Amino acid sequence: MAAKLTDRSQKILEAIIEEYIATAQPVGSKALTQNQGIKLSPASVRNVMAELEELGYLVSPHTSAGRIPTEKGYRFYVDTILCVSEMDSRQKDRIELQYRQQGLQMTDMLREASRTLSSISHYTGLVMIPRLKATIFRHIEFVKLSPRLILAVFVTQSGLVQNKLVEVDEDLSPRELEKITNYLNQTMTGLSIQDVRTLIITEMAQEKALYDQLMRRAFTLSSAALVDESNGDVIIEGTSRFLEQPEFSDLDCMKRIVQTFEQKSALVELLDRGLETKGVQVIIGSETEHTELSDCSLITAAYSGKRGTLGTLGVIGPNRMPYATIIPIVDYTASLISRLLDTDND
Amino acid sequence: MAAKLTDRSQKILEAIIEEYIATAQPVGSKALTQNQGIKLSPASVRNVMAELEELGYLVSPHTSAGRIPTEKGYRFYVDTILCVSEMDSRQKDRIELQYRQQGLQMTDMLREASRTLSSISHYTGLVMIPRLKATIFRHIEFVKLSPRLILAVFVTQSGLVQNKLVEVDEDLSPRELEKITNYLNQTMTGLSIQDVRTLIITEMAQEKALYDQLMRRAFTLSSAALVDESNGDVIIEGTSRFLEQPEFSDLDCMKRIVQTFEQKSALVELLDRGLETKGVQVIIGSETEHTELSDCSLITAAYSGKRGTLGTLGVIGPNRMPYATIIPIVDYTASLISRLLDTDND
DNA sequence: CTTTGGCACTCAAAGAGAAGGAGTGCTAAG
DNA sequence: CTTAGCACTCCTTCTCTTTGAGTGCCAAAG
Repeated sequence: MAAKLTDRSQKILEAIIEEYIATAQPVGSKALTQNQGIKLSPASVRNVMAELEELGYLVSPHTSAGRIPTEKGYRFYVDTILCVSEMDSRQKDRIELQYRQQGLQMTDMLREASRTLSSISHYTGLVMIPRLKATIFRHIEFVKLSPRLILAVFVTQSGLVQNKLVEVDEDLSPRELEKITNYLNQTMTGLSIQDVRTLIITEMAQEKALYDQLMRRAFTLSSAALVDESNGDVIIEGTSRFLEQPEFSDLDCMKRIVQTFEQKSALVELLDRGLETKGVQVIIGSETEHTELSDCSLITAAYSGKRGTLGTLGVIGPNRMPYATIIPIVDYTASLISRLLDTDND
Repeated sequence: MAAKLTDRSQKILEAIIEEYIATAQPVGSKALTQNQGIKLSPASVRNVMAELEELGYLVSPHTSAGRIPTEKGYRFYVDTILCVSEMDSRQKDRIELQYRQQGLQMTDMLREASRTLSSISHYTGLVMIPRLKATIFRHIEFVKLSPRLILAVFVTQSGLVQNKLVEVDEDLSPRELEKITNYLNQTMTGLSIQDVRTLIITEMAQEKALYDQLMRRAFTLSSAALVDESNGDVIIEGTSRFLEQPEFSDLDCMKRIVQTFEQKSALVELLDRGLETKGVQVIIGSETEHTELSDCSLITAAYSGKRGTLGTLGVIGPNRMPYATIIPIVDYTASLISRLLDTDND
């Protein structure tokens, strides 16, 4: 799979892919020599194209059509040909402007991010809500709603607020609740939820917990409050953008994609992949490993809060996407969100 | 606009509409005499059909096609012909089952309702989140996140939890915050948010408030916490159902509809209409007063909590919808949700 | 050895009839 | 009032042809 393409072959491959991205039409040898800066005759170009097809970077839908890129073609283009330009500052400002008027609630900001990604890229925007366990504990509060029902409100360092109703067996007095609250906040502030969970388990196992009723209750309550039910949620904005793409004019194929979006699980999985990676990640076609999404590509990047990665965001569209313009958009949005999550809520 | 149709005309109109709902094909005179229980010759049926077309209940796409119902036809069908059957208890059980395993969080329940509406009706489910001002105050709690930043957590009688970050000018001590919390909870529990708002305004105007600093702070905080930003939110599930409908096979028309869904504002407005009405409401085609939705119909019903109407839910689909089966589904779901909201969270 | 013009070939897309058929309106007879 | 008969309309479907973009290959030029 080595990149043993001559300089000329790369130039031509690049030109074909960019032409195809722009027009969605198979690219012929003649069109290439006219439009792009290629100073060869159609016949020479044809030779190279035949060679590129041999190598699996191009296919032709039928003999008398031009060539279109294969997934391998896109992959090669993204990996070795494409050089991502910096975004000009006007566009940066335009993105940044979207968030200025916003309030502070994190979820609203992430929704706005998804919407902005979609409207600027003209594709569908995706933002993964942070997993609870990846976040840092900041504060917990219990509100007694009725004798047996307690509302636990839990705030993460990055400003995510999570509510959970907890049913309890025993009627806790306000005084007890307050003690529990104080105790938990002292013990846990600054730990990651992951750490908090392990802490609860180890403490509960200790003998002390058996005798100190208050402590036992505190841990029971908090462990109930910190259960992560969300299991990954994704904010999807701009599904209708898919309807604009000529490659999805087939209603059946379109329907399968929209259904996959509605279930979200596939998208969660794909966005999860970007959690470990630094920088922008591109997933092309069958690399998604979901047959319904085998004609879709994702461009994702991770965003982070005060400590470590919180989640990923990105754009999904057809394989034929203008990677050169979208990659910087996703990249910049991720860093912008990270910055905003860092400075807010101190 | 009086219903001056003969019995026979009604029967035939009914048969045509039901046939068209089932097949999505223009209905001809011959098909009618064969399939449905109509004991007339095609020629007689034709006479009646011509008459119904004259009156505006039917149109024919072209001379050699059958007839399809107009909006007026559907309206007449829904208003005077259709008699809604009770749902059989098996189907009721099936719906009810969806909610049994659920937890208590209201928003989750409403999302489940939307999903269930969609999956049972095979169209798109809509549920409007209750407007804050329509709900009853139950409890408020303030959590100090940093010197100037306070998280207000506010719970309604029906179990809706709302968080809001409030920036304050002065550093409040935990003691002060507690006092404020206690004072507000004593004063406001049981009032509607509407009432709370007027209460705040009148109290703030009184002289007493000018001197009692604590009180002034309490009202400032709570009024900031109770601002209703949501401005109506709708849970939409099953957008992909639209892609199954033959009438929306035109991609352009489809795109406009999905875009309208994404903006939500039109749907909010349509669902709002059902707030005042008792029972199931049907909005057909251009009655939506949105050109993008002029080929869509809605079936909506209001649901209520402990005191009065909270919101509406329903189903949206093409004009050609099986009203007879969907109306009971929407009706039953609304009453079920109302029941669940009544019994939960006491 | 590479590049290029020429040329025959392929094949999807678009257009033009032509045939088929479902459904209608009208008329006249039951 | 109902119904059979009939001419008429016009959409749909099919086939056939034409068109043209694009290819592959070959031989000549650089």
